[in-house]
Amino acid sequence: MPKRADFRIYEKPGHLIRRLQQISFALFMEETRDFEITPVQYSAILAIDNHPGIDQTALCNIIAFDRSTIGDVVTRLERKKLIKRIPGVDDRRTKRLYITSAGRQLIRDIEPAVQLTQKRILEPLKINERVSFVQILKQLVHINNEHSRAPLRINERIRRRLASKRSSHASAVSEEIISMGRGKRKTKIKTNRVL
Amino acid sequence: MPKRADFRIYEKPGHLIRRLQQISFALFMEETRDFEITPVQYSAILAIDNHPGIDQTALCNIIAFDRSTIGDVVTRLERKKLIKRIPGVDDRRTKRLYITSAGRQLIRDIEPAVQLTQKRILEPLKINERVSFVQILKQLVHINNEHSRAPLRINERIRRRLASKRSSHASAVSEEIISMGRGKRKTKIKTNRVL
DNA sequence: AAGAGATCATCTGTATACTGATGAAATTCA
DNA sequence: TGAATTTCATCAGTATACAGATGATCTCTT
Repeated sequence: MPKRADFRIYEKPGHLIRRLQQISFALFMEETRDFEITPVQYSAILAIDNHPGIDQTALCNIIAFDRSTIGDVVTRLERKKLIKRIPGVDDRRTKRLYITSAGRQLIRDIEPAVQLTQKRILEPLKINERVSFVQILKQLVHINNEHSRAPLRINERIRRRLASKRSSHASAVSEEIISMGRGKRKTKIKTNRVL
Repeated sequence: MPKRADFRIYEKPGHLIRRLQQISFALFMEETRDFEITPVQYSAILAIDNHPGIDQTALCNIIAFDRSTIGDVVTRLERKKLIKRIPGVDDRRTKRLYITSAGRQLIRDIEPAVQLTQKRILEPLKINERVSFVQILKQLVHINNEHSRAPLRINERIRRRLASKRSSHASAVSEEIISMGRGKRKTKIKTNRVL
């Protein structure tokens, strides 16, 4: 059996967080098996539904993805006909993302399974523990935000060219479109270090 | 800026856990930069140090790794001369893992950085919150254990052949050697489902 | 002892991530 | 306006993960 020394690992937040992520992923995949979609793909399509015409980088900023990974993710969603990718007209570097009706259908159909997944993750806890655990998670993620390569960025820098120029997709593009830079990040990662 | 609908994602434990894992990984990599090692590699080498002569599957069971990934991990550790991999004599299917003196040195040297990493992860929390957060993590991971593909297995089934047969590495092989099957798992994953 | 079944390491294929780099295009600034 | 800088999507390389399969080997049952 494992030595007592092993238990030192079992107490480390880093190790526990890695395992919880594995469990959370497995539960999601199990509950949503019929839909053949991953947690990351699900987050992405939800955000695309909320922000029609969003570009890939802005999408990354909203759901805290890595820019060099998102390309593959949206390619898979596109292959499954859940989204469309259309080259930007006003900014020809971008690809704008739109949900399809199949995508909307999936979001509707998968909802109960997603709810159940979230419930199952927290199931071992007492009711009041569930609430405070999620609160603490939010706090940790919020304050440590800048520490990952793919921090959440909601610095609402609404694209100005949309306010002035006319987009050929204007009718389809809601006012929700956002585009945010990667922020200043002059100081690299060391920023929030206080201890 | 993100729509209100986005906040629904930001509240979901699954999403928060994924982000916390990214943050935790980034902090580890930052603090231990000089050692060129990943969290997973670190866990592995620690366990190998605690269990000289352990085989790869048993190692997976101790640190909750996936069996089809561990091969690459130990290959990397071996390439860095931190461990040795020796074909099992009593069981010729296995590869037994031993730490090297360079590996032991690394474990000693890296310790302060690892401690600091764990501290930094929890830094945003108040002292009492840190304790209860880790407690809750342990509880979640423990009870949901079977739900991931790589559950922790500490079913101490000490290899019997070691008790009877003589291993040519007997002197190097401590009594700590463990080997555990993947358990019954007749019922697949659905087991602990209660809700 | 022999056949059935289990286990070990590994493999193929897929999916996330992170590092660091690049070309094309847009923005900023002198 | 034109040059410097930034940003977008992407790429190459590396590292975890998971699903499902395989060959070699071991154990169990009879």
